[in-house]
Amino acid sequence: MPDAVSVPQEPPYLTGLNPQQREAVETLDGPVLMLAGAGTGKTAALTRRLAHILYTRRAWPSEILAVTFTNKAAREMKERVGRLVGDAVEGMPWLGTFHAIGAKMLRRHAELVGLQSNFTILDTDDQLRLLKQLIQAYGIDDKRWPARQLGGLIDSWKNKGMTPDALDAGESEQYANGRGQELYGAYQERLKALNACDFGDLLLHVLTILRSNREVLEQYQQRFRYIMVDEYQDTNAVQYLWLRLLAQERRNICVVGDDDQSIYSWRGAQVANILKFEKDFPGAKVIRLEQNYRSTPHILGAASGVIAQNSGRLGKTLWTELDAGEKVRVMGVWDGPEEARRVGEAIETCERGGKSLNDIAILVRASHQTREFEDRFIAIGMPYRIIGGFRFYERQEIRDALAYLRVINQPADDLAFERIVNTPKRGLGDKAVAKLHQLARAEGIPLSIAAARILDTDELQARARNALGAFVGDIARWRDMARELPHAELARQMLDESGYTAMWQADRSADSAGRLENLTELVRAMEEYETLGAFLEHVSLVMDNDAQADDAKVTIMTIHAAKGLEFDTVFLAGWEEGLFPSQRALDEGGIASLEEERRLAYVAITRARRQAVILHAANRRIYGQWTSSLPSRFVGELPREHIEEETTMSGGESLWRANWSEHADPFANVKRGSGRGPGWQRAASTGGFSTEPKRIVESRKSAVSLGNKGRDDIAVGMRVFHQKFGYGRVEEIEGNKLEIEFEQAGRKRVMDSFVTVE
DNA sequence: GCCATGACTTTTTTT
DNA sequence: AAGTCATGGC
Repeated sequence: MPDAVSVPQEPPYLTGLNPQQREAVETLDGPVLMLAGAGTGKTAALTRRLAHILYTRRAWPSEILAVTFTNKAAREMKERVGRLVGDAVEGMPWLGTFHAIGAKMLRRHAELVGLQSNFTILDTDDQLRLLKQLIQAYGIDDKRWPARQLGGLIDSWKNKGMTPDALDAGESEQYANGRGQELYGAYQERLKALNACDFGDLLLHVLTILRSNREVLEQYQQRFRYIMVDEYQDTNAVQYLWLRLLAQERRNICVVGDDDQSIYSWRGAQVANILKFEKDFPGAKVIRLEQNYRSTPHILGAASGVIAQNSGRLGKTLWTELDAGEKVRVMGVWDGPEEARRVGEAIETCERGGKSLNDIAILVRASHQTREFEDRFIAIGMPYRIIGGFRFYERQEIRDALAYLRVINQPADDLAFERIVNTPKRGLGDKAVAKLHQLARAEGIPLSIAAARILDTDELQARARNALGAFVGDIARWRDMARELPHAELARQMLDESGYTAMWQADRSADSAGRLENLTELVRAMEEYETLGAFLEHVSLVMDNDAQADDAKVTIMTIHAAKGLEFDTVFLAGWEEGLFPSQRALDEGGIASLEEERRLAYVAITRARRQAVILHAANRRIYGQWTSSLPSRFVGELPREHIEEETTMSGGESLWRANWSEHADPFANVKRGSGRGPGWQRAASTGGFSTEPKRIVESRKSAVSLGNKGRDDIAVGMRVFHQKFGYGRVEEIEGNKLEIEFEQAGRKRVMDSFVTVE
C-alpha cells in the first residue's frame, strides 16, 4: 500500500472505472452529455455518479432528480445505488420513471389544473371506453373513426406538449374531418369531471403547471441540485421541455444516451433531443464511452455491421478486449413451431452445459410471438417467464377488483363504477345504466351519486331498483369500513360481500382457479402499502408481473422490453421480412421506420454477452393463414465473417413436397429458387447447409406432432421407437421427458413427442 | 336482461 | 386462431 498517508483511500465507487467513465462520474458541475454505446457501462457510470454526489455531500438524496424510462431500469438503479451508499437511497423520492415522477408532482399541485390530488390514473382500457362514449355522443361514426385512432392521436398530441387549445388545424384535421380538436377538448373536460387523467397527462399537466406557475417552477429548480436522465435519446417533446425548464437554473444536468438505440419514435421520442443537447446547454461536456464490456467481438461485429447501414448517425467506435468467442449463429427453420422447438433444444443443451436459465433470453419483435414459445415450453416443461405482454393489472379480474377499490377511493370515478355496477350480474343491464347516465348528465353529478338519487324516483323497474338499492347500500357501507379497516382487509371483505369472489368460484372454466389466485395475490400486495391511494398508484404505474425472480427461468420478451438488459445467451426469433422489419413500419414510416427497425436489430444483438442465435422461419401462420416468408434483410446485413449459417431444411424438393401434404394448401404462393432474399441464397450456398437425412425426418415430425401436449399412451417398460435413436425401453417418465434405454444408442433422455409406441 | 350465435377484425413496439 | 362486437331468441 504505497503512500497510504498522503493519498486518501479511494472511495469504493471509483474503483474499476475507465478514464471516460471516471470523468463522467466526477464531472458534477454543469451540463454533461454522456454518449454511451451498448454495453459500455453507462449504468455503472450513472449509479456511481449518483453515489459520488451523495458521498461528497453535494446534495441530499431528496435533491437529486434521476429519471429512467422503465420501472425495471429505475429499480435496478435504486438497487445498485443502494449497494454503494446504503440506506441513503431510501430517501430518494425523485428516482423513477418520467411518469411516476410526473404523478408525484401532479398530486402535489393537482388543483392548478383543475384536479383533486386523489385523481385516478386511467389506463388504456378506461381511456378507450371513455373515448367511445364521446365519439358516440358527438355523433361520429366509430367505424370510420375508431376510438383507438383518436386515443393514439391524443397521446401523440400530449407527447408533443400540445393542449387542446394549442392544437393547430393540421393536427385537428387528422381525426373526423377536422373534429380532432373538438373531441380532444371534450375528452379533457370529461377527464376533469371524473377527477382523472391518462398517462399523457402525467407529463403534460406537469408541463402546464411548470410553465404557468413561476413559484412552483422555481421551487423545483431550487430543489433539484442535480438532474440525471437515462436513455435520453428516447425522450419526447414534453419530457424534453420539462427537463429544460427544471435544469435551466442550476444547469447540473447529466444525460446519457445512444442515438443508435433510439427505438421509441412511435411514442414521440425525438433523437434530435440528444443531437441538440450541446445547443440547449452551451458549454456542455461531452463524454464518450466506447469500450464495450459486455459482448464478444463477433457479437459486436455482427451488430455493428447491421447498424452501419443506417444514415445520419453520430457514429462511434465500439471496441472490446474480450475473447473472440463463438460466431453468431443464423438458423433457418421450416416454420414457427420448429423455431420454438429448436430454441427449446438449444436451451436444453445450454442447461446441460451448466448454464443457468436466468442467463438465457428469447427476444421477439412483437409480443404475440411469445405465444409459440410459451406453448412449446409448457409442452417440454421448460421454466420460463414472459415480460411485458399481459401485465398483471391488465387481467380482467384484477381490473374488476381495482374498480371496486377505485369506487371507494374516488367517488367521481364513473368508469370504475360502470365497470362493476353489474359485475357480478345484479340484473342491472344497459337500460338501467342508460337511465343512470341520463340523470348524471342532466344534474352534472357522478354516476355513484346519481345511483343513490334515482332510487327515489320511479325511473327504474322495481326489480332493478331493488338491485341498485342493495348495491348503493353496499358501497356506502364499504366506504364507512374504509375509514376503520386496513385497506387489504377492506378489499377482502368487499370482494366477498359483493359476490365477486363467488362469481369466479362458481365459474367452471379452466382459468378460474388462476383468477382467484391472482385476487389473493392482489390483496396480499396491498398489505405493503400505507394507503389505498398509494397502492392504486403503484398498480397503475409500477406494478409488473416479474416480481418473483426466485428460481431459474428463461426470459421471453420483446426487444423493446429488453433494452438496457443483457444475457449470456440470446435467441433472436422471427427475423423475417414483414415481421422484422415489421410490415407496418415499412408501410407507414418509410425509410425512417426501417432505420428504427434496424436500430431495434442492433439493440437486440447487443443484448448478448457470449452467444447470439438468430432464427428465421420459411413459413409462418399469420391471422390463421399459412404464409411463406423470406429471411429479414437484416440477416443479409450481418457481416459474413461474424456469422455461421445453418438450416434444418435439407433434402430439397422431396421434403418440401412431403410437408405440403400436411397442410391444406398452405404454400400455394411459396416462391422457390430465385425468389428468395439474399440471406437465403447465401444460406443455401454455404457449408452450413446440412444434408443429414435424420434431420429431414425430424423436421417433418415437428410439423405433425407438435399439437400433442403430454401423452398418456406411454408407460414405464414399454417398447417405443424414436426417430433418431431407434427402438428402446422406457425406464422412467418425468413430465414430458422420458428416460429410455435404447437398443443401439444407449440410455438417453428424450421428449415424449418424439417417440412412437410400438 | 341474459346468453348464444355468427360476422368481423386483428398484432408493432410502452408508460 | 382468437378475441370483439352486433344481433336475435329466450
